[in-house]
Amino acid sequence: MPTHHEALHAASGSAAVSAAVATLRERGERVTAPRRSVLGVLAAHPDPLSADDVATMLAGGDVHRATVYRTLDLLVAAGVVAHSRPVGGAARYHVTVAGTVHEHLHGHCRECGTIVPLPVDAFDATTARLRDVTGFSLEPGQSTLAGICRACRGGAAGG
Amino acid sequence: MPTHHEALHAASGSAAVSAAVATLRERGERVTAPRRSVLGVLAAHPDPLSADDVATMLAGGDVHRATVYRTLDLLVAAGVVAHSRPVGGAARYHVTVAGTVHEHLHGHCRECGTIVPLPVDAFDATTARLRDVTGFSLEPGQSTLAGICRACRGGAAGG
DNA sequence: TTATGTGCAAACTGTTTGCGCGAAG
DNA sequence: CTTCGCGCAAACAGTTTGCACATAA
Repeated sequence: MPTHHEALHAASGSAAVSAAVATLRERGERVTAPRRSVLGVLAAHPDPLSADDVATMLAGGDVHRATVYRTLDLLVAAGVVAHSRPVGGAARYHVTVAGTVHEHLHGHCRECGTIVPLPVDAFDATTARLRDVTGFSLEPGQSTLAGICRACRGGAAGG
Repeated sequence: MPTHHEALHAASGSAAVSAAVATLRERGERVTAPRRSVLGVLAAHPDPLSADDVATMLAGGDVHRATVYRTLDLLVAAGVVAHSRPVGGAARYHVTVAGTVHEHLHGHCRECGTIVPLPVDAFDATTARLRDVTGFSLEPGQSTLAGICRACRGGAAGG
């Protein structure tokens, strides 16, 4: 549970936040202090955070939990934030603004909960095939990719 | 919300239930009336059911909700039932016993919530590649595969 | 008989909502 | 000035848990 208030402060002016803010304005959404704060927290952390994580990091009287949820929802709708749903817990959010280098997916280990970075292009063929065969347009970035990480598979033969 | 108590009763003796029961015995788990009932309900319905759906169908004084959750958990652990987590709702369960009809995955439409049957083999290449490159063993059956169904895409070009 | 599952009700986590004030545009 | 977001607290859905009793093996 990192508490980089300083790193957060520095990141608040990051390119990712600026880009996200610009997107909000384009959509006619208001740019408020809480929204900037949430964006700042997300931009300052590489790994996906839960709404509670964000709320806790801003717990210094800054932003109320309900507002964090509302804001996160808004940011997802605006397309500047993506969310995934781990099997046993709360939804996790992370910035997805163009310009950020986060072009990877997140595999969730069913056993230890670790998040494994996955290459996006690995799903290209599958997505295309599914769309062709079933008409369903799979969005790996919006999916919860569950499985077992290398460490948890140990040396045992995986399924 | 179907209430096929009769169909359920008939399905309770299905091959899927028998196979599941056998698996439970092999694992040293007790085979109780509630477990048979839950299994029967799942076996009688092709589409994934939520724990609440199951509990409601057995609400005639049969099985308590808490027991449904515990049982569902046990069945998943035993490997005879799989579960998926729709983005905005409760977990859904369905039998996966070998011998049951052809195995398929479930695509969740982000817009209308429809569940689209997806061919399992479409993920084979992706799963193999991911395991090779990242060590992460993807389990499509345990993942929530989000996307947009054909109807919701309309005729428009998807991403 | 003995270990384990069950019903019950309440706790629990994660998330949403109605309200009135305050702030963005 | 007007519209919309915010903090607040309570509601809310889904799921889990401790206990005493019933029951499968």
